[in-house]
Amino acid sequence: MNKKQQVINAATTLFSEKGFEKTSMSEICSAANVSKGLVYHHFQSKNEILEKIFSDTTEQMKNISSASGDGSPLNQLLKIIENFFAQLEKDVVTLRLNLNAMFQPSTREFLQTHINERSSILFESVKKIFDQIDLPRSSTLSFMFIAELDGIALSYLSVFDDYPLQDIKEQLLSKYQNL
Amino acid sequence: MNKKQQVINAATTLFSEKGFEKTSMSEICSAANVSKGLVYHHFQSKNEILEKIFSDTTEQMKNISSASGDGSPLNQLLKIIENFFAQLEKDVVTLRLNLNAMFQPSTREFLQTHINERSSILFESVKKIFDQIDLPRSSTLSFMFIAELDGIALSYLSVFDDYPLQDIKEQLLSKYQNL
Amino acid sequence: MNKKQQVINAATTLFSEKGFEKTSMSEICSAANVSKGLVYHHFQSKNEILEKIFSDTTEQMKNISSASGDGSPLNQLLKIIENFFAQLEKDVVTLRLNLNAMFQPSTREFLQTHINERSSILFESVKKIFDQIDLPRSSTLSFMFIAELDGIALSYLSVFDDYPLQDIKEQLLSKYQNL
Amino acid sequence: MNKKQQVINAATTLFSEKGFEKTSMSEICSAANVSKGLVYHHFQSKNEILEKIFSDTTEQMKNISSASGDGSPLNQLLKIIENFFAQLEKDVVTLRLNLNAMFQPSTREFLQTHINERSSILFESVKKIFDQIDLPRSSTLSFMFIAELDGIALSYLSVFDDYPLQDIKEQLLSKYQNL
DNA sequence: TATGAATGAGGGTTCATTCAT
DNA sequence: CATGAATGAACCCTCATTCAT
Repeated sequence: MNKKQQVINAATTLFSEKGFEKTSMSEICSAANVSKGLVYHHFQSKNEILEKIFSDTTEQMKNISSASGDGSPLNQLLKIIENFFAQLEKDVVTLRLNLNAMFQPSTREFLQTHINERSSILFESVKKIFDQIDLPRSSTLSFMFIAELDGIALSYLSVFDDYPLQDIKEQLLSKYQNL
Repeated sequence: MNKKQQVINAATTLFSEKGFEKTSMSEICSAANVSKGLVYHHFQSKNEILEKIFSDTTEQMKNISSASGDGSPLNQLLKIIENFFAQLEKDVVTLRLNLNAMFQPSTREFLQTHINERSSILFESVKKIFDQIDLPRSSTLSFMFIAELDGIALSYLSVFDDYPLQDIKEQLLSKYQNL
Repeated sequence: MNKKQQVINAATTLFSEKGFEKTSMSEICSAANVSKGLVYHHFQSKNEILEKIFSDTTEQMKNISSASGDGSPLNQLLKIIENFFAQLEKDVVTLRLNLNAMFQPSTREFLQTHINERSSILFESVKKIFDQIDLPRSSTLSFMFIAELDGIALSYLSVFDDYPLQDIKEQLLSKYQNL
Repeated sequence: MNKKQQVINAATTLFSEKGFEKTSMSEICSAANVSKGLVYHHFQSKNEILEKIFSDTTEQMKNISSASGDGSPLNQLLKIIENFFAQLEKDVVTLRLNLNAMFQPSTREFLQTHINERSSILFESVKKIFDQIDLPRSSTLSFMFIAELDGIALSYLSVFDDYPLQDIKEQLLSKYQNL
C-alpha cells in the first residue's frame, strides 16, 4: 500500500532490466500503478529515485559488513566472502543495476559519493583484517582481494552464461583459509 | 581524409566520455566534422557504430592473444598479464566504453555475440595454459584468473581514484611466477 | 477548449489539403495551437489520428445509412442518392481526405478494416433495397449502383474542374425513379 | 539493357506498391540496379520520373482511344467499354499508381495537365459518340458514362476484395447495347 | 496525497539532391 | 554514361518535468 515503496520497487526492477537511461518515468508509473504527479511528489527527479535505491543498497552493505565484526580476523574474512556470495545469488537484480549505474558516466557522476563510500568501507574493513593477521603489503592485498570479488561478480552477472559459482566459492574459501 | 574513420574515432571518444545512450548522433557529427547524412551513409544506425567499434576491439584482442603464443606455458601466462596491464594503461578510453556497453542492457543485447566471443577466446587460451602446466581444476582456476584481471580493470577504471596499478601488477606477476 | 478535438480538426483539414504523407506533425501542432507532446499524449502516432478521423466518418455514414430506413424501397434508394449528394456538397474536405488515404498503400493498410466495413454496409443496404424491389441480379446491380456514386464523387472531387453536379443528380434520380 | 527504362519500370512497380511518397530514390536505384547519379542524369527529380510514367500512360490511352475510331457510334461505345475492361485486367499496377498520384495533392499538382488532358480526351470522344447517336443531354450522359467506368475501376482496384468484374462488364455492355 | 493534461527540447533516422571523380 | 560519398533540412516520436485541479 505504501506507494513510495511501490515506485522504488518498480524502478529497481526496470532499471535493472532495461538500464537507467532506457527506462522512462512513464514506464515506472505504469509498473507502479501510480500517476506521474505522485512520483514527482515523492522524488524530485528520475535521478533521485536511482540515488535512493543506491543509498538503500549502501545501507544494507554497511549492515552486512558490520555484522561480520565478530570472531578471529580469518573468520571475519571468510564471513565477508560468504556474505558476498550469498548476496550475489540473492540479489541479481539490484547488483546488475548497480553495475549499470556505475559504468554510465551520466549516472556515475551523481552517485560518486555513494560509490566512494562503499568502496572505502569495504577496503577499510578488509585492510583492517589483513593488518590484524599481520600480512605485509596489506594495502595491495586488500585491493587484490576486492578485485577478485568484483571480478567474480562481473563474470557471473555479465560475462559467462554458465558460471560455476559454487566451485569458485569453494576454491576461494580454501585459498584464504590457508593464509 | 577518411571520414568513416573520423566518425569511429569521434564516437569512441564520446561513447567513452559520456556513455553510449547519452551521446547523440548530432554530437558525433559535430565532433567528426561530418554531416548526419554521411554517418547514415556509412552506418545503418547508432548501434552499428558501436558494434563496429566493438568488433574492431575484439579483433585487436585476438591478435594480442595469439601474439603471446610462444615460450613456456608459464611465460605465456605472464605475457598475458603483462599485455593486460599494458592495454589497461594505454587504452582507458576504449576499455571504459566496453564496460559501459556491456552493462547497459540495451547495448548488451546486440553486442552479445562479440562479448561471448571475447570471453571464450580468453578462457580457452588461459585454460590451455593451465592444462599444460598440469594444474588440477584448470577450469575453475581459469575463471578465477579472469575474474582477477577483470576485477582489477574494474577497480582501476571505475572504482578507486588512486589505484596502485604498478603494485598490483608486480604482486600478481610474483604470485603466478610461483605456480 | 477541448484540445484533442482541435487536433482532430486541424489534422482533418491539413490531411485533406496537403495529403496525409505531406502533412507533418509540426504543422498539425501549429494549426491546432498545441504542443507536440500533447498530441502524443492523446494519440499514439500520426497514423492513429487518421484512424480516428476515419472511424468517426464511418460512424457518421452508419447513422446516415440507417436514418434512411423508412418508406418504400424505392424511396429509400432515392433517399440514399440524395444523402450522398448532400454529403458530397457539404463535406468536400473529409471526402477528399478519404480518397487520398484509400489510395495511399501505406495508409490503406491500417485503414483496411474501416474501408471494408464501410463498403459492406453500403453494399448490404443497397442490395436489400434491390431485393425488396424484386430485381434480378440484385448483387451486380448493387455493385453498379455503388460504382456510379463513387465515380461521380471521384469525377467531382478530383477529375473535372466544372462538374455539373446538379444535372448529374437529377439525371440519376430520374433514372432510378423509373425502375 | 536500357537503363533509363529499367528505372521507369522499377519506379512504376514501387510507386504502385508503396505509393509515390513512400518510395525513396534509393529504393528505385536498388530495384533498377543503377546508381543515384545515373538516375539524376536521366531525370531532373523524383517528380519527373512520375511525370514520365504518367505521360507514357496518357499516350497509350490516346492510341487506344483513337484505335476505336471505326464502326458505328454504338460499336465505338462498346469498344471503349471493352478496351476499358481489358486494361483494367491487364494493368492493375499502373492504374493503381495513377489513382494514388491523382489523389495525393502534392503529386496531383504537377500532374494536373496530364489529368486534364486525359479526362477531356475521354469526355470528348464519348460526347461525340452520344451526339452521333443523337441523344439529348449528351454532355450529362457523358459525365455519367465516365463516372460509371471510373467507379468500377475504383471498386475493383481499391474497395471490394472479390469484385465480379465479368458480371459487371456484361451488364454494362447489355445496358448500352439497348440505347 | 493524487491525477493526468500539457510542454518543448531533443532524440535517431530518412531522403531528395548535388558533385567530384 | 556512370558511381557513390556527402549534404542538411525535415520527419516522427520520446521524455523528464510542471502545474492546475
